[in-house]
Amino acid sequence: MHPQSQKPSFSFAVESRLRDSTSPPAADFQGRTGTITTPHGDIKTPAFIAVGTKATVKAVLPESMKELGAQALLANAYHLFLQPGADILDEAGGLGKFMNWDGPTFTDSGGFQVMSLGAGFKKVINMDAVTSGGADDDVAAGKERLAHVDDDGVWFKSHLNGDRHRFTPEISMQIQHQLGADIMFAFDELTTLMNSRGYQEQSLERTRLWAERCVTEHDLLTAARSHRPYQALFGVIQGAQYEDLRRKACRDLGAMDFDGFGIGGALEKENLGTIVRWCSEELPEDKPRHLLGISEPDDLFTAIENGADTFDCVSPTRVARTSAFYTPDGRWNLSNARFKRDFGPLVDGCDCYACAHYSRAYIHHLFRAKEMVASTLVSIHNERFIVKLVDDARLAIEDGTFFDLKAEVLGRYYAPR
RNA sequence: GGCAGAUUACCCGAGUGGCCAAAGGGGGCUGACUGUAAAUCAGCUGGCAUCGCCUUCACUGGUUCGAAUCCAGUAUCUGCCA
Repeated sequence: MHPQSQKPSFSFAVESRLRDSTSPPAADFQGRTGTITTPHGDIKTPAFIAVGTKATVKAVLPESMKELGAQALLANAYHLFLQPGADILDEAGGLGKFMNWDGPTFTDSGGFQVMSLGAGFKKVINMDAVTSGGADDDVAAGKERLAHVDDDGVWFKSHLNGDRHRFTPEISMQIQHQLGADIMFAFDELTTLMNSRGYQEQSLERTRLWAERCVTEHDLLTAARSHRPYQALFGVIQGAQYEDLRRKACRDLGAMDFDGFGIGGALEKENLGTIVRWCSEELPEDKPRHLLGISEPDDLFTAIENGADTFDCVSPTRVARTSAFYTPDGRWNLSNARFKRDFGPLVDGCDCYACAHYSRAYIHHLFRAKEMVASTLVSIHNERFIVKLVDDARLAIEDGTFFDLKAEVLGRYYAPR
C-alpha cells in the first residue's frame, strides 16, 4: 500500500500536554493525550484497553464492548497458543476477525505467564506479597512449578493438560504474528518483588537480549507476511523498583526499533507513579507507553499524570464476576444483603447498558441465583466505568482541568465511609 | 391393630459412653481480587464474652464419675404385615 513507508499503518501522535490550570507551569508533567493509529482504527489516548485473554472479554459480547466505548481489546498469546492454537486464528484472518471485533487489538506475549506459572503460586503476584509472607508457605507446601526459565527461553507445562511446550522470543513473535493483533508485546521475564537485586539485574539483561531477538524475528516475520496488515511491536520495560534498572531498561529498549513500550513488572502501589515517571523521562517521547495490568482509579490517575498512554487490566471483569461493581464512591459488593431491595441502578446517572435497564436488586438476585447474566451486566458496567474514567482524564488534560478532576474523583472514591 | 426403623444446629447429613458446641455439604453473612491456571479464593455461621463460661442432638424420666451415643415411657414420621 505504501511501499515507501516501512510502517504504513501504525503511528502515534502526541496532541496535548498535561498542564496545571491553577498554578504556574513550573512542573514538567509527563502526562499527555494523543492518538495511536492502527490498521483497525485509532485509539485516543490515554485509553483503557479491555482484556479479553482468550479472545473474549469474559461474559461480554464484542458488540457490548463497542457500545460501552472500549477502543481496543487485549488478548493473550500463551492462552490462545494452547487453545485453540495460533494457526487457527491465523486461518480465521486474525484475532479481531475471529472474535468479531473490528477495532484495534493487542496481544500480550505470554511473559506474564512465565512468571505466574513459574512461581508455582499466585500470591506472589499480589502487590502486597512482600509483606504478606504467603509465598514461603506455598513453597513449603510443595506446589508444582509449571514453568522454568533459562537464558534462551522457557519450558512450560500447559495448565490445561500438562503438555510440555517451549517458548522463546522467536516463538512468541511467531505466535503473535499468527494471532494477528495490531499491537503485540515483546517476550519478557517478569520478576517478582521478592527476587533479589542480583536476580533482577540478571533477569533484566535476559529481557534485554530477548527484546533484541524479538525485534529481529519481528522484522523477518513482517517481511515474510507483508500481505498482512502491519503489526506493531512494543518492548517491555522491567527493572522492578530500582531506578537505575528501570532507566537502563528504557535506554536499552528505547534505542531498539520498537513501535511503543510496555511498562511491566510487579509494582508496589506506592512506587507506581515514580516508576512510570522514570520510564517517561527515558523513553522516546514520540512512542506510546502502555502500563500493563493496572486499572484502580488512583493508579490510573497517577499513571496518566506520569506519562502512561494506555492500560489494560482484568480487574473490571474479574471483580464483576464476583459481584463487585464500581461506583463514584468506591467499589461495592452487590451480593451484600443490603442490595436485596435496592431497585435503583448500579450507579445513578451511569450511561451503561446495565444501569439503563436493570436494578441493583435484580442483579443481586441474579448473583444469588448464580445466573450468568449477572456477570455480563456487571462486567459491562465495570468496563464502562473504567473506560469512562480514562476518557474523562483525557478530556481533562485537553481542558487543563486534569488535577481538578483527579482531586474530585479520587477524593470521593476513596473517601472514608 | 402388629412388627421393624427413624427423629442431630436454618436445611441435608456424619457421629453410637469421655478427644463433642458436635465431621461434611448446602444455605446465610462478610472479605479479597491490578499484563486472568479466577463464574475463583478465604473467613465466620448456638449464645455471651479475652483464655473462658452458658444452653443444645424430638420430649420426659433413668443408668453412669461422665450421655447426642445406653435403658424406659411419650410424641411424630417411614416401611412391611393385617
